[in-house]
Amino acid sequence: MVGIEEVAAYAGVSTATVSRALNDKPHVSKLAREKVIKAADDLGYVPSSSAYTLATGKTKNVGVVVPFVDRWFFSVVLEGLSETLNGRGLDVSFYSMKGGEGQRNLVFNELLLRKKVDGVLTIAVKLTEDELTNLTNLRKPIVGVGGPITGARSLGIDDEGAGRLATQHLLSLGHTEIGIITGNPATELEFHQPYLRQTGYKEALLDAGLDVQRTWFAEADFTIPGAYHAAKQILGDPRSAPTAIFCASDEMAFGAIQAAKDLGYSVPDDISVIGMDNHDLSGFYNLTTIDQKPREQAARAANMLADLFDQDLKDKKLNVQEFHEWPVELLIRGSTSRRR
Amino acid sequence: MVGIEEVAAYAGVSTATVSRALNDKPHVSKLAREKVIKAADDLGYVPSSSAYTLATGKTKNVGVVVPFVDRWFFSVVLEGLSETLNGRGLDVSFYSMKGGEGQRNLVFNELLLRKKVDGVLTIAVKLTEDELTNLTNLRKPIVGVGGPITGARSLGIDDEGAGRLATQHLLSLGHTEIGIITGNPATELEFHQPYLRQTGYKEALLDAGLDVQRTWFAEADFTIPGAYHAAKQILGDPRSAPTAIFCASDEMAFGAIQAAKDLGYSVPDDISVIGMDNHDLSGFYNLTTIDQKPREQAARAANMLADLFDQDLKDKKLNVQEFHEWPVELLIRGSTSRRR
DNA sequence: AACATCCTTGTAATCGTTTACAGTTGTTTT
DNA sequence: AAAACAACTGTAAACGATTACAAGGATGTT
Repeated sequence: MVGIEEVAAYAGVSTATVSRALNDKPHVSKLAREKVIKAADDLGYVPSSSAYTLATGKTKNVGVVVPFVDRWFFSVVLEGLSETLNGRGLDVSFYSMKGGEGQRNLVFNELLLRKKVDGVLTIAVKLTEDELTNLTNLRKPIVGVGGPITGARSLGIDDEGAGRLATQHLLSLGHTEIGIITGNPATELEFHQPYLRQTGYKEALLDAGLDVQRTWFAEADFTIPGAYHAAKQILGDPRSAPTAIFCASDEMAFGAIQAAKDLGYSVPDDISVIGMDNHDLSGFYNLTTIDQKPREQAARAANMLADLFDQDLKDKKLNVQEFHEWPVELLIRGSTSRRR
Repeated sequence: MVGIEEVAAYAGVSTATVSRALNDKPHVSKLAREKVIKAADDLGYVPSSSAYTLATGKTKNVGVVVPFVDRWFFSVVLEGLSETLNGRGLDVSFYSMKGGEGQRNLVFNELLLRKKVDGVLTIAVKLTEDELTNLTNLRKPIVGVGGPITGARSLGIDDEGAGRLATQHLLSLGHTEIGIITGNPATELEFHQPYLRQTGYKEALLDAGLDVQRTWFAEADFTIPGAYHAAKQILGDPRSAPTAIFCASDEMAFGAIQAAKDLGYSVPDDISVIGMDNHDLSGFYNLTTIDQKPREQAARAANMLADLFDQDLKDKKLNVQEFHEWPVELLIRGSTSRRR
């Protein structure tokens, strides 16, 4: 296996010059630089990243932590992070916590601490205090996407505001009996999205002088089937069925639309449905929704973290709490209409 | 930052003993081992993986290459790989080729060659000859999931057989006019699944003495909307509509079912639909399908690769072509029934 | 021509582990 | 009691880069 010594010998210079030439450092003559590049090329030299890391302390790796990846939002964000990071010369170490508490401990208390990453990006994960201090002690910057993180930089939308906006859209169409299908705050992720979106919904109703009815509440698990059953429950009783439903995710909205149709309702003529996410399929299903632009959020978060690497944080505090609110966009399609 | 020297000093032994004790190597007395473990614990020692890698040549990292991750099969396999690998003490470096040819080159000609991984797992990617030899020259074993790889170990189902099985199921129910919706062989992935599944379909029809009609062929892009339009095309003309459709993926089957319903057909009374994958949602949609157990495939592939690391491959050939066929299971649900 | 300055280059220490080898200690055999 | 052997332990040489420091060479100034 050819190392820096071989390149140096082949080019007729020292290893120091090789290193400088190959890393675009100054203090190398044009001639030497060319000789080195040719030598490296001829010999098919590939630097050893572990030696680089040992010498510099930088891994050029970032850990990306995901609760799971088989849901639209997460996979899109993961892809966005990966693309941006690769573009900036960084590799992605992928950690899923699908396995539950045990897996989570493994990831945070072992894998991430093994000095293999320069920093950590989390998607919709709320860090415990221990997890945060452990990483901070190792001088690893953290950036979160998908909601605020106490004690670190993060990025996300205003979930409460988004819930309010969705509800206000329905109100503006004349609906007064509005149901909501949201996640289960107890089990769902480790964030407060379900709760916050629901809070926004309630606020909008109260602001409009409406009473919040218990029967129009349903908790699902952010899946199509979950929302399908929840929607049937809400819409099934003709005496109390609302005329509009706000679903805390597009996938749940798909389930709700299906349920409405199966009950003989027409969407949007009888029932208006608004979702949240702008899922790849929501155009196809003609779903009114709120776009939170996960690809852009991911790019921004990745760049934020990469920028931290470039800065000199020697004396500054490493992980400061700092939430960057991402603007959302209401996307009116055909699943909502004026109340008949 | 505390290193092995500090631990050695604290425990009153040499660094060699610390290393041996912490890595469960023999030739360490019980007493010494205990002292070292306590010292490491007291000091919060975390070994430097780059130093480990430099000394041993092992990274304990595997690169996982995916064409994209926002499709069910890929995300499930990724999760399965990650879980198994983490369980065996290996980290996952994630590389997506979503960005197209440029990104692919970046991944295969730069990122993967940087000596950051001990081996590579690919999901439904067909390697070029160059990509394979480059990796083999660096002594990186490769295992592929989702179809055969020329020149390396791989794992997957018999796509042709699966296509035949699906079609035979429809034939056995008395259907003789059977359509197919498959991927576009030219653009779709870099595998032959669409082509192979279609071949199996044709064989089954010919074996049954039936003629293959051009009108019952449609190519979609493995998405719900794509299959929806394709199915409308096939089913739209009442003079020539088939009574059953085989879709090369469950997601396409969902689209086809939707199209059938929108055209006023009932599934399965008027039209039988069979898919392929056993998608998380196919139970909900009551879809007859073929399960290829991606989680299990992933676990097997990950273990195959990890086993290679444990073996001594010094003189043996590193990447040998070796396809492990994974059995499929026909899952009869409610979307297929006897021809009326 | 002597000197200062700047640019280029090389030498060698450094990063933090693993492990070959040699040395020490203690136990068993003769 | 000496010899042979086993089990443990330590010393120091890798691994392959980066980079502080020293040194050399070319150029310009006086």
